[in-house]
Amino acid sequence: MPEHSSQPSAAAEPTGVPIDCRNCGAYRLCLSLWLKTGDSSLQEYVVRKKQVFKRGEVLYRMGQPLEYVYVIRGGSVKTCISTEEGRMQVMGFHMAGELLGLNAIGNRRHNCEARATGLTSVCEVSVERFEELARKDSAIQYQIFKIMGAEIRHSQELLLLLGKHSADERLAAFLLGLSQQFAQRRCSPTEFVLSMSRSDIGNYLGIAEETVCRVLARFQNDGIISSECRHVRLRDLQRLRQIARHPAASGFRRAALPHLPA
Amino acid sequence: MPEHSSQPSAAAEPTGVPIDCRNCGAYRLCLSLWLKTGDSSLQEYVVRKKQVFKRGEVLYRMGQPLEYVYVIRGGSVKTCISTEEGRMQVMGFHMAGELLGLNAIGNRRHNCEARATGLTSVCEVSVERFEELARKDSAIQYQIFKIMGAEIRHSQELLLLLGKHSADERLAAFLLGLSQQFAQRRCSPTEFVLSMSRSDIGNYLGIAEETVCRVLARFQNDGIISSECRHVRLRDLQRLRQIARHPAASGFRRAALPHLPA
DNA sequence: CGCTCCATTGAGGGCATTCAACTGTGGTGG
DNA sequence: CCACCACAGTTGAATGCCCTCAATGGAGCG
Repeated sequence: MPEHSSQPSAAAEPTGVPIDCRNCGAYRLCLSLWLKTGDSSLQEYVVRKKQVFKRGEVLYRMGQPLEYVYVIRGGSVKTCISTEEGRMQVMGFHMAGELLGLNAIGNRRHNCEARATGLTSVCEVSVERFEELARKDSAIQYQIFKIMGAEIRHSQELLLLLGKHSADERLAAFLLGLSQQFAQRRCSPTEFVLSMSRSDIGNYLGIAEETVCRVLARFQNDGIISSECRHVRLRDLQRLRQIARHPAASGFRRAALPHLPA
Repeated sequence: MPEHSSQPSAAAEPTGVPIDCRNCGAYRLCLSLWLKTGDSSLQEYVVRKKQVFKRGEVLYRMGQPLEYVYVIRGGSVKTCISTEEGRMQVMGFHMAGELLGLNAIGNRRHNCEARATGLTSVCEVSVERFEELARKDSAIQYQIFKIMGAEIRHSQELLLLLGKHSADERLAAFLLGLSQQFAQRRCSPTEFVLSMSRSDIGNYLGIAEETVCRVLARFQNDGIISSECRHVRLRDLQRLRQIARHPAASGFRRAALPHLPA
C-alpha cells in the first residue's frame, strides 16, 4: 500500500475531511440555537462537543434507548440493522457533517446500530433538550423534518439500487455517490480513500465481497477507475455515469412499467 | 375466480376493510385537532373528507409540489419511485388508516408516486394548514415524527429483505406482513384478498413476476398456503415464519457478521 | 368479440454466489 | 526478531438461483 500524505500526528485528530461547522449537517441547527437565544452557553447546554470513537467502536446499538444523536465532526461511521438470526445490512456510510440517530425520534429507541469505521470525532447532542427546543422553535422542528426526509429519500434510492440494478450498476452508483459526498465537502471528487472494507461495500450493495473485487478489477481493466487497496481514483466519470444509468448493454430485468390502466 | 362474499353495492363504497376513524393512522391527529380546538369546524378546515380514486388513478406524482397528504379511509394504494430511464420500484402497499405523503414534508415536493390499486377513498389533508398547526401544537409535531420514523423503519426492513433474503424468504415475509396488517384492522390474518397484482408484488420484492407465481405454487404444493388468483389463505403460519426467518435449509448468502475488531 | 392485462408453466441460460486457495499486512508473543 | 495468527483483498472454478423468453388460458372491458 503506497503512502498517501501520511500526516505526522494523524492519531491526534481523526483523518479524512477537515472539520468545519459550516459544512455540518447540524449547522443550521447550531446556528439557530445560537442566534435565537443569543446565548452560546445554551448551545453548550444542548451540544456536547467532541466525543471520540476509535475504529470499530459503537456509537449506539439497535434497540438502545435514544439519549443522544450525533453529529460527525471528522472520520466515518457506518449504520446497519440486523435480524435476530444474525444477518445484517449496512444502511449507509456517513462522514463529516452528517447527523446520526435522528430517525429514531418519535420512537424512543434507536432502530439501527452506528459504528465508527475509523477514528471518528462527534458532537453529542442531548435528544431530550433538543426536542425541548424543537417544541418551541418551529425552525428547528422544520430542520428535523428535512433531515428525516433526506434519510427516507436515501433509503428509497438504496432500495431502488438493490431491487432493480446489476452489480456493475450498483458499484458505479456507489462510487459516484461517494464522489458527490466528497465534492460537497470540497475534497477531490475523483480521488479519495474508502473508509470501509470491501465486505462492508458488498453488504451495503447487497452483493458478495468477491463480486465487489471482481467488478472493481474489471472497471480498472477498462480504464474507468484505478484502485489500489482503499485508494480509488475515478478516471472516466462519464462512463461511470453511463454504467450507473444502465444505458443498454445487456438486458437486465424487465424494464416494464406495469402501471395500471386508467 | 370464486366468488367471495360479493356485496351488492360494492361499487358505492370502496371494497375491503371497513372504515373507522379509530383505526386511522391520523386518528390521534384528528382527535387532537378536535380536542385542542374544541372546534370541529377547524378540523374540517384542515381535513377535507372523502376524495375518491378509481383503480389506477394517481393521488400524487414524484416531484409534484406537496399540497396535500392523504389518509386512506378505504381501498388500497401503492407507492413507488422511478428513475429517469423508466425503471421503477414499488415502495409499499397501503391500506385503510395509513397516512401518505408526509415523508415529503420538509422537502416541498413529493418524493414518490401514489396510485390506487383499487377503488379507494381518502381524506385529503392540507399540508400548509397541517404544518401551521404542527408549529403550534407539539403533540401534532410529535405524531409527525412518529409517522416519519415508522416510514424509515419500513424502508429499512424492506432493504434488509432485498439485500439479504432469497425469493422464498421474501414472499413468506411479505405474506406474514400482510397478515399482520389485516390483523391490526381486525380482519382475518389467515385469509385475505390481495389488492395488488403478481407483477406489483414481484417489483416490490425485487423478484420477477414469474418467480412470484412459482414460489406461491410451491408453497401451495407444500400445503403452506392456498391461493387462487388474489384470494390467499395461510394454512401453516408456523412454517411460513420458519421460511421467513430462514432457519437453516440451504446456505444462503454469507451469514457473516463482518464487525471490525476492537 | 376482439383487445388487453393478469396469471401460470416450461425451457434455457446468465449473473452472481459459494467454495477454495493464495497473498500481503499488522498485531502478538515467544 | 520472526514464527504465528487473523483478516482484508484477490482470483479461479463450479454450482445454482433466478431471470428472460415464450406460449397459453382466463378475466374484464369497451
